[in-house]
Amino acid sequence: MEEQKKKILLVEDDPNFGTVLKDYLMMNDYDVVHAKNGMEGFEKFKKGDFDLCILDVMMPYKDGFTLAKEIREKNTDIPIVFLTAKAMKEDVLKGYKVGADDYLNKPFDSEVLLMKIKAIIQRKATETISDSKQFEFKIGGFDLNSKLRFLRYKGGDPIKLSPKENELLRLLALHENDLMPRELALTKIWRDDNYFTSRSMDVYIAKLRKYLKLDDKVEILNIHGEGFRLVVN
Amino acid sequence: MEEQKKKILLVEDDPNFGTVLKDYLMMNDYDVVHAKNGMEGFEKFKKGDFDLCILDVMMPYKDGFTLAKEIREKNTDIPIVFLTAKAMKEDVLKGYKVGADDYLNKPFDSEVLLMKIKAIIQRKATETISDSKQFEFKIGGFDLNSKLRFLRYKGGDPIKLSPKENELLRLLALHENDLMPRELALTKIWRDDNYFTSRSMDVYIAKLRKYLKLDDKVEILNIHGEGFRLVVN
DNA sequence: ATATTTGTTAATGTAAGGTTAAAAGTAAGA
DNA sequence: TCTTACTTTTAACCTTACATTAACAAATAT
Repeated sequence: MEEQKKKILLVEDDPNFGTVLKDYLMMNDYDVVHAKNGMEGFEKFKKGDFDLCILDVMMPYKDGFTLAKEIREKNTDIPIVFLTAKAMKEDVLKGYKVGADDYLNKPFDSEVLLMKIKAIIQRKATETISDSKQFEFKIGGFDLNSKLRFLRYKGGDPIKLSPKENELLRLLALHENDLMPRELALTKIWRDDNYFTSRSMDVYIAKLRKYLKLDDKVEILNIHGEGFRLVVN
Repeated sequence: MEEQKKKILLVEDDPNFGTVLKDYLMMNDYDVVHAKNGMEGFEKFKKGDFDLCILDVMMPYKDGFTLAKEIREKNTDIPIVFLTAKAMKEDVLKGYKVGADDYLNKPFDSEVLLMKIKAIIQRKATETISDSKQFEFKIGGFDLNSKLRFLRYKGGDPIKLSPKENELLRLLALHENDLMPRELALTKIWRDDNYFTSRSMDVYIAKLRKYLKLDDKVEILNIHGEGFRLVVN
């Protein structure tokens, strides 16, 4: 399974410093989106699904604190780190008041920043484990537990599913009896829609069909050119 | 309902500074225990049930880092803040490696310290509700006492567990029959998620499996790419 | 009919996990 | 201080799991 890079939103108006910092973070295996001001920062924040925000305090139009407040309204949990040139006590206090997780005075050491980022993201990672998406499905005589990745027929021995099998069956189950568009699975699971990923998906459909043979009331139908349909009679 | 004061362990060898800081914190509604050196700090830590530790780095006999490591062996969750006179980068990095939550260079502003304490304790308050106080488990025919670090099968001779064995088994037990994500163990126990810590974890899984062989109803299953599952049949 | 899409099986390459042993690091006793 | 016992990390090697690609057959659309 592919390692998922952590996503960082960096809002910094100084183009030189911002670019350098972005490159440095990307070199260290983070996925970085760089916004040049508070306004743009908020727009990008709404679109992306970030693990951490790094905000410059002093920016034209919308300063870091204001932006932080807006971000907090949308998301109470996401860690925020402020960058600031001046080491003003009032600023530090203000930062903590809007829920900062940390604070760095420029110029700061890049290794220290890296450590802080790591510490903060790890902290959050341990909290946010039990996010309750939908993990359990009944499909005819089958039970699908997509957190533990197994499929069981009528209380028999569980069939272990590979990550792709699991995700694909889960998507089909979410659309039970309805069309599950090819494109949806490809973009959600394979993150790319091309000839090869499409062939790959067909291979997985074949595998799922083999498993589902146990119950002849359950089948995966193809809708030519559209996608697949998990039907339960 | 009566509001419970948060308990802080302050380890600081400078008697003047230590006393002033202690008084300041107590004035701000914290319950503070002041230890004058690392040794005393560890003794007091074992006795009290603290919400936060503030450790001076430079102390005679036992420095703050060593003390932090000892504290971490007893408790992986408790927040630690370091105080230091010198703003050495190496020290900061070392601090984060032993799992510091924050870092303050003397002289620091007392209001800033207060804010940080507040932020850190609040952070922990949200995560540490259910699992941190659980130290005794029944796992099939086994009893795990993870405070005393031993595992006993059907009242037989206790098997002594090393700190890592113990923490890992405890995490698995907390998630009994459910997924215990690799990432969780690595970040909580090893404080880093990389190739080597991951391999190290596998070694410990092997050790635990050897212990658990005594009861063939208990086993640790792998979920490829996700983590492990302690199952009791 | 013939191009396109889908079905299925097999082959291949890579990543993850299992196991054991050696090396390195620590703690405590002699 | 040296020794010994013990914990943890690093390394090596092996096995298993998975995803992709290829190849070819079958179905479907134009």
